[in-house]
Amino acid sequence: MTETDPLLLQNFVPYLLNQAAEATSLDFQKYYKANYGMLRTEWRVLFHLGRYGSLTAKEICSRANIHKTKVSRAVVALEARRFLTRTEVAHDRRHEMLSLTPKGRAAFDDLVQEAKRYNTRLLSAFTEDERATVQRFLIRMADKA
Amino acid sequence: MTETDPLLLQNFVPYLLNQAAEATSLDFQKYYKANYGMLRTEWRVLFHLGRYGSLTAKEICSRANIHKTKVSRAVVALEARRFLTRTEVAHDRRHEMLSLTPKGRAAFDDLVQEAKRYNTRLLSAFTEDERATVQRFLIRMADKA
DNA sequence: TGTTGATAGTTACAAAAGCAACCAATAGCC
DNA sequence: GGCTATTGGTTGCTTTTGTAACTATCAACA
Repeated sequence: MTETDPLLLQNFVPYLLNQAAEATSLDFQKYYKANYGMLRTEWRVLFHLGRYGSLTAKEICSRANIHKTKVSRAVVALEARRFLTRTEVAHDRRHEMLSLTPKGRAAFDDLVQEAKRYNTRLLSAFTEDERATVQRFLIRMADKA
Repeated sequence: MTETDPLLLQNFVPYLLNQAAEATSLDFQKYYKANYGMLRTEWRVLFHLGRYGSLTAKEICSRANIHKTKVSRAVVALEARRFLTRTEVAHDRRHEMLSLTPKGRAAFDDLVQEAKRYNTRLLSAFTEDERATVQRFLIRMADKA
């Protein structure tokens, strides 16, 4: 991945990232779409609640880097299908605590298992060192592009 | 990036790829959007024509992994703004050869310069070895997720 | 030829994302 | 207290994407 001419798509980082992201996301999406009828944002919201406990919508926004309208709609959808519940916060009625229902928890547990399997498969051809390099790279790209 | 529990988002490849792809794409998009009013698909189509010469829409689809409806719409938009022209192919009137106009070529040249600068910046903190690892990784993810 | 099947590309409609305006509740400050 | 600004979240509208059906052209083989 040198910077010498001419620019090939194979060397252009945003392009490579997009191709890779799209391919893997679509692949994994098949699973949660088929089994839980979830959209990508919904799976992400579910994941955050499952992994980090009860959160407000705002906290999910900042942690997951998702716009509040997308989170709002995902929450509506997840609530409608009984994956999560909202509870008002006494001292500030603008907030709502979001938490998984048992059904949501079960879905989360299952999806995490599948995610791990999938992840392992994706990484199987790389050494621990290479994985570390890749992870560092991706985190840096995401951070400040 | 080990596979041991619990699954953290920092370890989940599709998530990392998405964050990185979105951040870098949006960043670069600012440039071609501001300067040429182009959408991402339009920039990609323009790039292919600039880099590989005249192509049919079909060829762009398969090379770039973009659905034909997206390409079709991008071509309409690029043609309307005089970045490319279509010419019928004599022996098979189903095809149309797409080629850049001088204006399209100029935009391509400029965008490639910018893309190179941007790419170089993205890669600046990594050694040649690390870049090779990352590239291999991304190509594999894109290929067979 | 003529019927059937594939291929290049477009169009029409539905799903999803992006953006801005909008409520309602709270905080800060006079 | 009362005015203004801020914050959490929702709604409505526009843009973009995804999907499927459609047109037109060509190929193949009876």
